[in-house]
Amino acid sequence: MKIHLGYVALSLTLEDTSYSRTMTYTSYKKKDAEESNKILSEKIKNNINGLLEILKYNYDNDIRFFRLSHKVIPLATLDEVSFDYMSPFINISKKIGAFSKKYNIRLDTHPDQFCVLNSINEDVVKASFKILDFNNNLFKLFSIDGKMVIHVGSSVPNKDEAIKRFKENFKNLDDEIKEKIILENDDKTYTVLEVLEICEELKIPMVLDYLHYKCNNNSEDLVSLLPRIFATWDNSGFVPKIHFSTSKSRKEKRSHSFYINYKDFINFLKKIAVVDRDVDVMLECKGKDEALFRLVRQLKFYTNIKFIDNVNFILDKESFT
DNA sequence: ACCTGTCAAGTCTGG
DNA sequence: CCAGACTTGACAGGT
Repeated sequence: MKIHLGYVALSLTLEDTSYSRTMTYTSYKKKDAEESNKILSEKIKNNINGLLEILKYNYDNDIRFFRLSHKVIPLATLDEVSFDYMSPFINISKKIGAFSKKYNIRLDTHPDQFCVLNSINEDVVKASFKILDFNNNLFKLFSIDGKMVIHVGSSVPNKDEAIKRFKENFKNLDDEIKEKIILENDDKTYTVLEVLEICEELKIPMVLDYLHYKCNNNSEDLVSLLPRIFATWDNSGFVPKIHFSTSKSRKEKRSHSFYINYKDFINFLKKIAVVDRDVDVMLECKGKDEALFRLVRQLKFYTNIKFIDNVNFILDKESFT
């Protein structure tokens, strides 16, 4: 089975090539709309060019899997700010899609905590629709074929009712958006099995988050659930995606550490190796690409894993002998 | 040049 | 019922 490694949002190596230079609403308000829009537009252009730089850097290092930060376009989902974030940027944005298509780079997004599709507050649900619409527009703008990861969300007043709300609201989304949503188990509320059952019913691919599984489970046996989790990706056109991270410390279990603990990672690989199937693994840690490269060095030193290139590898029977 | 509080937004817990 | 935690990178404003 082939494993591709990816990382999240920004490169520590290219520290000056940020593509998430933002503009706060507070500063937007301080000037008149015309001037603010001009500043905003400049930032967006710089961000899109910066994003292309990072994708090139990733490709140069054999990294073919990356999470886009939605901060590439600031203020896009705020009702108080209205501007066309698509057509002025189409020309430079097309390069993103052309590049990732040419080199087979997988790009995903992850709407943040404010996207709560099953909130009891109708305004929050409305805002969540807008956030999902924006993420869909990002894919369109860059002409890339990607997915957006979200969580089930709220558990008010109890999980049963909250899951019911999730399903109802999901059904009201545009088909185009439904096809792009993938669902992840979280670290406090919804466990692997609970998310899996929703995914199976609604035919949504499931993202397994390994650290969240360790923080939040009902003693579910992960290995026995893996075939079902991976099966949710059948017919999606993508290989299953997994999030992997390491706790910062025993006390701060849910916080991400700077580096990946390679022993944890090897244990995890042994678990997923049981299901012989290609997987893309996204590393979530503060060390970003630096942590990815360090993990690769450790895998090369401590295992017999066969690397296809600088970063990606084949997992088989001989990997750990 | 560097440091600290703030940022548009939600949910949950605990006092 | 409300304040604070959660969590995150970058801005904004002060020294």
